[in-house]
Amino acid sequence: MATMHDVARLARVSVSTVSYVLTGARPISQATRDKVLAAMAELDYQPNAMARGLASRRSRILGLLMPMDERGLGATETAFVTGAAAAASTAGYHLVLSPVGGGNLDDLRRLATQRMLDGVVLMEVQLADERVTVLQEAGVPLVLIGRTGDTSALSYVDIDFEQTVREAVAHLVGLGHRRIVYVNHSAATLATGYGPALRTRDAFVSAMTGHGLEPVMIAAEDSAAGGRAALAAAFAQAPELTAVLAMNETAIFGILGELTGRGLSVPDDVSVVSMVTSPQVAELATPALTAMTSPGSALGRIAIEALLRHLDGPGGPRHQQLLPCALEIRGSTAAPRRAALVTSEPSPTGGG
Amino acid sequence: MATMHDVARLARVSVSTVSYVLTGARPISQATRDKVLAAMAELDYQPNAMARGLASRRSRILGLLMPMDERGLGATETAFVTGAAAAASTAGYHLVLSPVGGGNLDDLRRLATQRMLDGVVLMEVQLADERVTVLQEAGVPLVLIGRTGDTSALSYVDIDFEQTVREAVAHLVGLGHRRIVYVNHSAATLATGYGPALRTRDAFVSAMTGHGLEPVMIAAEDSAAGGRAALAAAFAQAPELTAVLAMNETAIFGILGELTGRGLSVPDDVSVVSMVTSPQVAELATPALTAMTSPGSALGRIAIEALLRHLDGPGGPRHQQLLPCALEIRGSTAAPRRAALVTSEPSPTGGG
DNA sequence: AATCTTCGTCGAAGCGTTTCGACGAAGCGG
DNA sequence: CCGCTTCGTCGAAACGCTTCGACGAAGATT
Repeated sequence: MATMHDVARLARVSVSTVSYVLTGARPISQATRDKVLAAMAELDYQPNAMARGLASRRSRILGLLMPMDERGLGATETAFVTGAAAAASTAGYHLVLSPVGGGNLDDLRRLATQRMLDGVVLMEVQLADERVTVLQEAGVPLVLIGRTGDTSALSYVDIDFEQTVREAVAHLVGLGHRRIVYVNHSAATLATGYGPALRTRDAFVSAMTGHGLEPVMIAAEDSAAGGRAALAAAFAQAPELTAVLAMNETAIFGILGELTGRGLSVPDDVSVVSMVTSPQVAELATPALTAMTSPGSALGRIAIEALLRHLDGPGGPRHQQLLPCALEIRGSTAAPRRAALVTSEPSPTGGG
Repeated sequence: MATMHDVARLARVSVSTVSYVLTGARPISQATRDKVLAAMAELDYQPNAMARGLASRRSRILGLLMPMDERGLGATETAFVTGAAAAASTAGYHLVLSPVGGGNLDDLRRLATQRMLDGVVLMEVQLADERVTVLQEAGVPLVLIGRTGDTSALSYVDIDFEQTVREAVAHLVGLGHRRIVYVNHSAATLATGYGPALRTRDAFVSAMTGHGLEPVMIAAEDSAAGGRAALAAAFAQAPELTAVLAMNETAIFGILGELTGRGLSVPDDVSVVSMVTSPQVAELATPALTAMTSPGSALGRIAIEALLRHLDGPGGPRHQQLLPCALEIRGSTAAPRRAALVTSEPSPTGGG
C-alpha cells in the first residue's frame, strides 16, 4: 500500500505538495500537479482514511441513525437512506448507517464522542428524543428527519403532515364523500408522543372541520388484526362511512380484508386513501391504493445537504423545512356509489 | 476533549502505561491500573478512534454491505442486520451499514482500499458477484451471507434451501397434496444467477421426484401482478393443483388475490406455503400464511463471529455453514378438500 | 530601482494512539 | 550470593496525513 511519501519521492516533490494537490488547500502549478497525479496513478495510491482523519480532525464520515426494529425498513424509509447516501457520496463523504436502537444510548454516545462521525442525521425522531440530547452534549452537528417537540435550536426536514392530510381529505370530499374516518397509529404510539401520529390527528380534525364535516378518528394497532378491529370500530361509530383515510401501512391490509369480508367493494362502496405510503406498497393491494406519496429520497438528500452546510460554516442558520406529499390516484378511490350513504350535513348524533 | 496525555499527567504515569491499561497488551499492577482508571473517569476520557486506528492499523469497524434497491428492506434482511450489529457491539466493534448498490463498485473499492474497514460482510450475494472480486483484491477479510457459485476459497453463512424446500414439500404432501406448484422469482432473476432462486428450483425438483410427484415451477415477476399472472399460468399447466409453494414475498399477495378472484378459498381449495418469509409478512395476509421462517438474526450473528475469527487469526479455516428454516404452520395450509380439483377458468361461485 | 505582494514549494511540527526496546526491581534456582 | 528470567513501567519512534511558517522567484506598485 503506497503512502504519500512514496508518491512524493516518485514525483520528486515534497509530501506537503502532494497533500496540496489532493486537498486543493494551496495553489499548485499545472506542471507539478501533473507529475504528482501521474505518480499517484502509477502507484495506485489511495489516501489512508485514518491518517487523514487524525491530522485534519475530520473523518469525512456522516452517520445516519435509524432505529431498526423487527418490522424492517419500509420502502419509504429506504428512500430516505438512498437519497442521503447519494448526496453524501457526491460531496465526497461516506455515509454509514448505524442501527443504534432506542435502547443503547451508550453505544450512541461512544460513537459520537470518539470523533468518528463528523455529523449525524437522525431518523424516526420522537417528540421527546433522548438521542438528540446525547448528540448535542457530545457536540456533534445534527439534522433531524422528523421533528422533536421543541425545534427552536434544531435543524430538520420533515413531511408536511398538515398539507398531506388536507389534500387527502380534499380529494375525498371532492369525490363527494362526507363521512370519512381516519385510521391512525395505535393509542400506545400516540401516547409515546410520536410526532406524525399527533400531527396528522390535529390536521385531520382541522381539515374536516374546515369542510363542515365531523372528524372521526380511530387508533389501530400496527397489524392486520388491528386494521380489522379498527374498521369494525369505525362502522360502529359511523355506520354510513364511505371513505377511510389511513396512515398505517400494516393495518391497511387488515382494513381491506375486513371490507371484503363485509361484502363491501373498494372503491365502489368505500374509498380508501393511504398516507405516506410508498408506491410499492400501494401496488401490493387489490385494487392498488390511492395514496399520498412521501417525498422519499429528497428528504434524505436535503438533510445531508443541510448537515454539510453546518460542517462548513458552524454557527450558520438552522435549516427547517417541510416537504409535501404527492397525491397519487390509483384504484381505491371513487365517488361514493349510493347517495343514501351520504349525509350532506354533519349529523350531530353521528349515528345513522 | 481529554487525551491520553491528560490522563497520564493526572495519574502521574507515562502515556504508554495508560495505553496498556486500555488495551491489556502488557501487564499493569493493580495499583497503577486503579490510578489510571480513576483519572480517566475524572476527565471523562474517550479514546480517539482515528488516532487509535492509525497507530494500530485496525479501525475496529466492520462493514455490512447491502444493496438497497427501491423495494426496501424486508423484515428478513432486517433481522440479519440487527443480529450482526449485536454481535459486533458485543465484541467491541462498530458495525456500519453501507448501502453501496450494485452500480458503484468504485465507491466500494474506495471504502475497502482506504483501510477504513477491518472486514466486511456481504449480503445478497449473486452466484457471480463482482463485489467479492473487488474486496478480495483489496485484501479485505470477507464473509458472505449467501453463496457465490464457487465457494471454495470463501467463508459464508447461508440458508439451507435444500432442507427448506424439502420440509415445505413434506408438509404439503403429508397433508395429502399431490399436485404442488412452485412459484419462484422471475425468469430474469433466475437468468442473472441469483442463488436462492436456482437452489430452490433444483431442490423442488428433487423433493417432488423423491415423493414420486411431478414438479411444476412457474417464474413470477416480483409484483402483485406477477403473482396473478403466475397463478394463471400455474392453473394452465396444472389445472388440478391443490397447493402453491412460493418464495416471492411480493408476488404472493397477487397469488392470494387471484385465488380469491377465482372464487377459491385458502386453505380449503388451495393451500399456500411461503418460504423464507418473516412472521410479520406472513401475518399480513388473510388467512395468515404458513411459512418457512428464516433463521433471521442468527445468520447475521454467525457471519460477524466468523469474520472476527478471521481478523484475529488470519489464515484460519474458512467458515461454511447452512442454517435451516423453521416450518411455522398458520392458516394457509390444510388437507385438500377434494382429491382432484379441475378449474382452469375463474369461476364466479368458486364451486362449494 | 526599491519595495511590496502573490505564487509555488518546502521542511517540520503536530494529530493521539500503539508498540518496541530498555531498564531497574524483584524472585528464582543453584 | 550471583547470574537469570519475569514483571511493571518508561521514553521514543512510528502510523500517514494536514497545515503552518518560511522562503526564493516573479510580477505589481510606487
